[in-house]
Amino acid sequence: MLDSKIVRENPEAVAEQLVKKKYIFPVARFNELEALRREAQILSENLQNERNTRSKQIGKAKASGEDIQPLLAEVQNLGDQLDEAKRKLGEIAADLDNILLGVPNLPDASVPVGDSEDDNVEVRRWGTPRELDFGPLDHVALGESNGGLDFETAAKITGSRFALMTGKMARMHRALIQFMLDVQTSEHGYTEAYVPYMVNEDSLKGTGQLPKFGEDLFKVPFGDRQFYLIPTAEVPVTNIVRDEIVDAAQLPIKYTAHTPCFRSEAGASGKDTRGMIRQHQFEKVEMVQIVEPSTSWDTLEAMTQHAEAILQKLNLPYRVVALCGGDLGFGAAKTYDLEVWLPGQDKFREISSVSNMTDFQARRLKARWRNPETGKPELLHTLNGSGLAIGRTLVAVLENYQTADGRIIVPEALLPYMGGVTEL
RNA sequence: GGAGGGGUGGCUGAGUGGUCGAAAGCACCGGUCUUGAAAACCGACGAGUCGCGAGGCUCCCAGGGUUCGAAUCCCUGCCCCUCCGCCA
Repeated sequence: MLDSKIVRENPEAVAEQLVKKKYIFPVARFNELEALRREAQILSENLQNERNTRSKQIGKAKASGEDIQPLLAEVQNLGDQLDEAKRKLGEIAADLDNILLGVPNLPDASVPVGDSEDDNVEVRRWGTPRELDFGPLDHVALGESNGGLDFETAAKITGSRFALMTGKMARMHRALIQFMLDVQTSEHGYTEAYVPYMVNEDSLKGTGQLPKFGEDLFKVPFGDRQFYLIPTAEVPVTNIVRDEIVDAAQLPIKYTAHTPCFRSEAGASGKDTRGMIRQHQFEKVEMVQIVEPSTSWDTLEAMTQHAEAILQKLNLPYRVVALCGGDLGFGAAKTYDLEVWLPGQDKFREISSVSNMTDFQARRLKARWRNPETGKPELLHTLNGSGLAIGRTLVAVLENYQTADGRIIVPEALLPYMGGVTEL
């Protein structure tokens, strides 16, 4: 959520910045509602003030043994007037809230202009794709010939967009998780977290998935309530600081967590239907940092490098791109994507996304720190990034480490986790 | 699943339906003292929001209700604790 004060003071400027993000902010509607709100709020608060004053008078009169009947008569209609004023204000406030909850974060000035992923800007490249003197297979074909990766059986068990892994394949999948967690905790200073895989509505509102993107989530009815399967560990981990005022000495807070992620992929029918690129259920090692605002931009760069470190250790060629405004997520002020080279597809594919959400989530979460300089609670900045997506990393390993005769060589960095297995 | 007890400021913890946004303690902050620190003492000290301002409004888990007036009474929900039962 944006700062309503800033929006109120200069709605045109806000609207202009949001153009970059392909979002049309309803300035006229907002101004109109804002004027109504102001009027209704002043009326309502004046009535409340009057009620409070009168009630105190009655209290005093009663204490000194006076007759309070005349006083009671005076306040007779006040209650109804107040109810009506509050009802009106509530309606207007709800409308305003609806608008504000649906407004995306403002993009940073450094975010490239553009409509789609085609307009993203490459920042740097690392590694050189291997020269494969044979026609490289994609991971689906490799999984089939090699065994261990089976989409058909998964479809029988559940449906499309699920995967079944067995044997060495499953082991390497697990090895990737362990490897990534170890790197992030022991080399980059993150604290490992185990979190719930189902969350409540408040948590999803806090990180911005609700109210706008409910159709992307799997819902789990529970009694007369509803839980949701997490679409990313960002949700439970970032919500650790919801409604908290953290001590300056505790910052930065750095968590990494491995979780499954569940996405309905509602808007993606027909996209990436082959293989493990886009699944309803996938594993991810996530990094989350909660920082004081002045450091969040440096943190974004550092976290991007924390994700890059994984690819470098696995010796997988990749590039870093800065997302353009049109491709930027709802809550992000700026995002770097890591795209890994996939020989089987002959292109770079997204494998990690690292974002600075600035105070956008913090405002929704009421996540604050006590600034020693002011002594006041102030909003934190939140960042998150994949470090990395496991399924897609497995795909990258399969395709980059394949041999002419269809074997997969286990990357050196994974050997300690493979229990003696050196190839698939 | 059954029976009880609770949810109050950063933390602990008082609170009779009426100057209670809330005692007290701790922590934090400022000061005195000190070469410096500690201790002691003094002072300040919840959050949000509206208003140009004076100042107002809201918040004692959440949502309803009773009342002129609710932290306090009633209902519902959520969460925590204790005991019993069941259980990976």
